[in-house]
Amino acid sequence: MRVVCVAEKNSIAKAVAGILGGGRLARRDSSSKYIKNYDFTFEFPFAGQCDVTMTAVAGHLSGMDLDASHGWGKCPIPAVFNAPIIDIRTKDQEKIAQNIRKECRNADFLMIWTDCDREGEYIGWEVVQAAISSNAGLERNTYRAIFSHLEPRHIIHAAKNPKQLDLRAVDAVRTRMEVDLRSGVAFTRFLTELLASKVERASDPKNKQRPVISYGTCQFPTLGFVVDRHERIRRFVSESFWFIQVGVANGADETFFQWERVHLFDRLAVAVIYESCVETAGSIAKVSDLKSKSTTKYRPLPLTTVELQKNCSRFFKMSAKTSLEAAEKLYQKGFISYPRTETDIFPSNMDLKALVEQQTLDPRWGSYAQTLLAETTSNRFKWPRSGKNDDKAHPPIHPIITCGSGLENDNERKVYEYVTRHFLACCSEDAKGHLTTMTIEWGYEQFTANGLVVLERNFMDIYFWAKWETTKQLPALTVGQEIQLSSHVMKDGKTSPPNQMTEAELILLMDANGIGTDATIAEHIEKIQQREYITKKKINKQTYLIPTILGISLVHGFEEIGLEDSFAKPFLRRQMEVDLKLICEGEKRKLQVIDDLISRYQLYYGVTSRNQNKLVEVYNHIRRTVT
DNA sequence: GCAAGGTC
Repeated sequence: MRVVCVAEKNSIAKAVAGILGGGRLARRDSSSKYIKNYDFTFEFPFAGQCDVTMTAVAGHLSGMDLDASHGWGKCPIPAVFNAPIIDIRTKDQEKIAQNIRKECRNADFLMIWTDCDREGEYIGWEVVQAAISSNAGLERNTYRAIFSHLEPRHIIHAAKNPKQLDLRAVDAVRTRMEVDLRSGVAFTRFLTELLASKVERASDPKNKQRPVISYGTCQFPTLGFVVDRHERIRRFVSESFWFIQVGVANGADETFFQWERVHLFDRLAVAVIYESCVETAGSIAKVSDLKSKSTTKYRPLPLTTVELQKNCSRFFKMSAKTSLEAAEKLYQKGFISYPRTETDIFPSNMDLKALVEQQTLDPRWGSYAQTLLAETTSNRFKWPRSGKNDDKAHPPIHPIITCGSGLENDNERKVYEYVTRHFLACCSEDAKGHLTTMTIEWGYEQFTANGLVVLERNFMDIYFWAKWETTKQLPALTVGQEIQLSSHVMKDGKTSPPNQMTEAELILLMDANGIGTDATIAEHIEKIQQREYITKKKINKQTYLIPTILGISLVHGFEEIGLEDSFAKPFLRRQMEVDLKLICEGEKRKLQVIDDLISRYQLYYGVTSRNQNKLVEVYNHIRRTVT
């Protein structure tokens, strides 16, 4: 019997073949340069001892488009909402499909080994379609391996206990694809026809070439976040506040105590309170409470893609796209694990100590890794904390092998260093400290001061971006003791506007609102820059994302015609995610959801086209008022 | 010339 196994990418095919083949496998080239075929033998429960070929695809095996008669300019735009849809392949995808057809021609069974997530299920279905086009019998002889990591016993168990593809997940992905395509194409054509000839290129006003003004279910909410922040800053009105601050002599120094009420926006009220304190207590206060407790600063959670992008942006000022590209290169060279993951829990049977061992020779952190393993100090190897996310496809990002000083590319070196330090920090002890809080009463008001002593730095020795430092010591006083204040004043201040949006914040917002995925968040940010909806601006070493006139106008334009919530906010995309989950759970049907969402977009299209003058007016207005 | 999602 002959079995063909297909993974989502070559690296998984190679690893799984290595495990199932027990080291005895032959490697053949395929018609695609990305894909190898691995031959070995394995005993499957459904077919006994078999000749096996393990191969892979490289992500999706096809894409979607409208049929040729509905190209740009060939049909009225609203026809896009119900035009026939065709599956298309790029040249690379065609080569990969060709390999699948060829390998499956004389196969008795097909086993799908794509990632166990929603897109993986769909890719598995695409593989089945390609396979049955050359061997129809496989339709009834297809299995699906369920696995979530590459530990050998787990993989063998998956091979011995095959299941079936989850067709509901396939339906859910098909739904997303169709809704994204129809809404994206329709509104992109509409906005481009309406505005492209009227907008001035932010980057180059002399450039008269018509830009594309695109709409996408992820692009617009992403833009919405940036514009929203910009508007909050623009509309911000500073408010004055007043507060009371008291000080106590502490050796040659003075310790200031924070008012329990922090601050109030009523000057007279603060003045009255202040005067009453002076009247009742003069400059004498009393220690009313003294609390002392051990405290911990937690080591980081296992590393996900979103966290990697956020922190590379913070620590190295690297864009999300750049850090993901560098991580991708490091992965291809075998230095780090797969870089696109949502998982922040290490599988319990992974040999993490062996990975720490790998790092003991590195001049930068080798001695730290040795200390962890030696277990002679309090900072010994400790199994990482577990987060709450598991994508069932990939483990958290971690270093695989040490790269010494062998990385010439600056970004790759930084990302490798970050991944490794983060990993070692995950396997370390939390930092330990001691926190003392002193409360003093002056008049009828309470004031507090904190004193922190960091006792053990532990993971912070390797993860030096974490800030947690010993503060000045509190004055030596006991509860009930009366003290002479060294100062008491009423002060004022002003509330300050929020900062402009950083890329790290935008990534956080997108992730929290389900806009894009670990693999695509960076692309969406990149896309709205390329469309000139936002631009990067450097202010004092920090890079901020600022919306352009066009970006602001698009958001306000849809606001003006009452469609803000559907277009520039994350709600609609999130609603679709909810519906996709319901499809996966069998609670809703694909056709019903598509119909529902497409009807809504048709409705919005009607509103938008009836109010198109308003979109233009908003653009012209904002352009006049800003420049 | 249009989307978002995989992966290289």
